[in-house]
Amino acid sequence: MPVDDQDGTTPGSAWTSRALAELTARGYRAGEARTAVIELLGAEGGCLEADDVAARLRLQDKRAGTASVYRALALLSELGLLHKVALADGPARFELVLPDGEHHHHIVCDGCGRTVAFSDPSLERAVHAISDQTSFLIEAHDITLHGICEDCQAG
Amino acid sequence: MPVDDQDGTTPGSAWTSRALAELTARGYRAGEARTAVIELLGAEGGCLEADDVAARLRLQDKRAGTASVYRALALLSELGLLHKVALADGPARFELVLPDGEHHHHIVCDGCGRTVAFSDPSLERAVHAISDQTSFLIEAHDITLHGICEDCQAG
DNA sequence: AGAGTAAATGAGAAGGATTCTCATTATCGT
DNA sequence: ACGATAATGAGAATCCTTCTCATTTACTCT
Repeated sequence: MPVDDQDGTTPGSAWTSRALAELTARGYRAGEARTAVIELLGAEGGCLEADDVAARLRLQDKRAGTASVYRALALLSELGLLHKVALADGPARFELVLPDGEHHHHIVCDGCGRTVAFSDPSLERAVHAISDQTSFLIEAHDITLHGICEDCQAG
Repeated sequence: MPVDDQDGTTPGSAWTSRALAELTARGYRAGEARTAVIELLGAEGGCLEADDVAARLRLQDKRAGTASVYRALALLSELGLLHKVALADGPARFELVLPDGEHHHHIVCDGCGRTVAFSDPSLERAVHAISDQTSFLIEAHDITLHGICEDCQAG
């Protein structure tokens, strides 16, 4: 089991606790499907499609209807606990939103569809500078780079 | 009729000519539906959904089957004449790719769904800096900011 | 100009992802 | 424990997009 900090918890398990607490605080109930989704996401660390979530829960014999999975993901996104990432093709994926604000973006290979994450402070600074210039109240940003990965360049 | 430069053409009509020429040069035929899509996009200046394109062609009595519209849009994107923009919700939209490389990104209001365009040189610089650091051959990037527009902040 | 060939088209079916409906079940405050 | 009501899940429905395939069309070569 991966250990990432001093008290033996992973960022994911911390996220799970925080998400459950947040829902309770807001008056939502800890239903079986919703709780299962939250625990799974914390354990997996995010970057899952709705279908992945449903499939993995089925493997654990935690039946959770498709609708409930989608509902849970939508609610968590709405509350700012998840970030929905919609790439040009295929289903949306969901990333954990961590309290330290750490987040990343994606580079997608248009050849094979492989996705890798990256983060870049100067890119973040540029985005924040724009936030200050617009009349919109900017709350989030999606950045996806498209290109050809090393393997596809070779082949 | 809007006039944007010295010879009385719009960027859109220039795009139309370029697109038609490019297709011919690559051995594609100027079929009726494809040509109609290209002319419409040039006239409208982009930022259309597949369905918008189909609907507007219908208004002009230029029948073009749904499949042909999608095929035309996909081909133009593949050839680098259009840029497909997939936002988190709803259908993809298509922007003209202009030869001077000018392009913009979008801010979406999560309240009302309204979208506005912006462009920012320092953001572009940051993206290009990343391109130099990765093993991917970066060919494009999508950037979407999410926030609340002035109207929705007030209401 | 006319014929031949392969590309382009369009109607409709199919597909995939997501949302909706609504009867049933489970949660939480009292 | 009880009751109000939120959450659930099966399946239908919806939306966007792609596929299939018979027909039409555009371009090339005489």
